[in-house]
Amino acid sequence: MTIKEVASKFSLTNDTLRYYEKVGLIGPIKKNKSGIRDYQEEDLRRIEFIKCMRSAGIPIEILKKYVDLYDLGDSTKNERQKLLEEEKVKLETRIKTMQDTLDKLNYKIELYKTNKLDKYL
Amino acid sequence: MTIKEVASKFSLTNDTLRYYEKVGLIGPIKKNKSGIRDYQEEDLRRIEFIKCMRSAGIPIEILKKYVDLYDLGDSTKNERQKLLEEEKVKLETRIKTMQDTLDKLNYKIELYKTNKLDKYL
DNA sequence: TATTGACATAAACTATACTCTAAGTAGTAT
DNA sequence: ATACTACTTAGAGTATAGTTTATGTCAATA
Repeated sequence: MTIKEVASKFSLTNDTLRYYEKVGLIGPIKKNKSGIRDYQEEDLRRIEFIKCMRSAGIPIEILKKYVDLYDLGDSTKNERQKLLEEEKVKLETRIKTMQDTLDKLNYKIELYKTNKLDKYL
Repeated sequence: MTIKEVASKFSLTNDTLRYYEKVGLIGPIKKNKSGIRDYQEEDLRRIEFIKCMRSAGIPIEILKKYVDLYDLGDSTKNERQKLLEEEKVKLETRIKTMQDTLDKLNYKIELYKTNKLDKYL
């Protein structure tokens, strides 16, 4: 699978895919004799995971740590699990924060709708 | 109220407060004869709002647009309401994305817990 | 053969949101 | 009077995550 096809499949850009490879999140991707990338099934699974995690704002640095542990093999399973559990907690916290903001936003919108605004921003 | 007190009250830094003022999100803050900032009630309300929205990731540029509209007076009420409603939708979308990621994270953690991982990242 | 288009690389650039530094002043403590 | 601390400013620097640019190669088409 070419970089273009992969980029299209995951709604990423070619640049982002090469960037992810450069920082070691994926790959190194297999290349043909002309030096053109040929993404394998395994690569696609990684990219899907990375994309999902990134879309929730999990930093590249953390994901890098995770894939590095993965590549070290079975002995790192506990450490990987711990990492995921930590990110889970952080993510829950962020979701709660955003939900609170959403609630305030809804309240404010209600005030606008009912014309009850006075001297508040 | 001094910048230090305000920063402490909202868990921001002095630098961030001055930065928000520089980009026009708040202020201009009243200053005493020595040029020291003295935050007023109205300023605090704005800062609380800004802090809340920022904590949910709403960009400064959008917030700036909102406070600018606010400062233009009542004639901008509809526009402000529309802006808030748009941000509400974006925020809901982001929360959903993050919730999906959280679900996947939980699923993955389950796999770790039950030792059912095989060749997946 | 000449050109075109997609790919490649390294490195510079951008966007967003701060954060820090340098240099200076005002008010207080010794 | 001197030192110390907290504040001030303008402007430079940092962090994160890409994105763009310059330059080059290769395969296929005109």
